[in-house]
Amino acid sequence: MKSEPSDVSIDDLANLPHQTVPWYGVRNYLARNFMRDQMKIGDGVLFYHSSCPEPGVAGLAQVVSAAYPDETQFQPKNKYLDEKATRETPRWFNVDVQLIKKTRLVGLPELRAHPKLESLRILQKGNRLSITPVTPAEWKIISKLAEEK
DNA sequence: GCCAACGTTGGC
DNA sequence: GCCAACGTTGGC
Repeated sequence: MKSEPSDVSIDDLANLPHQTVPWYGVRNYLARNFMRDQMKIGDGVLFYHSSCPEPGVAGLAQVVSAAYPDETQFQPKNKYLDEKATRETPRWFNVDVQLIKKTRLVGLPELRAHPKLESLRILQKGNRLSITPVTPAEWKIISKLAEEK
């Protein structure tokens, strides 16, 4: 899951109550569907820093709630307001994500250099989705890399 | 700041 | 339902 560290960084997450954050602000249907339809409590999350000097995996986290309506879609002054969304028929959902541990930064070049991560979604050309699924094999490789050193 | 890629919008 | 125009993402 991508987050801009200027918005919510791994350190921000570490300092939040219960080290948990609602993954608000997703306004892409595919990414929304991943959260709503596929994520389960206990699923592992690679916390990825994007749009920053050093993009890459910054920590390990986990899903700690089922998807529920994203509160920001109803907030008039919020930039994520969606005027077509109502309480009765919410359009956007989020799960809660809890930190497992901050790790060293596994940067994009390092991910790209790994022969077994060739098909990792986030490395594919033109990938812009803020949430993408990771296979168990990819999780194993990346979480192990992250915990080295 | 550039630009490729891709999603969304809206006229027809 | 098509598709051009426009907006956004995100690495560089």
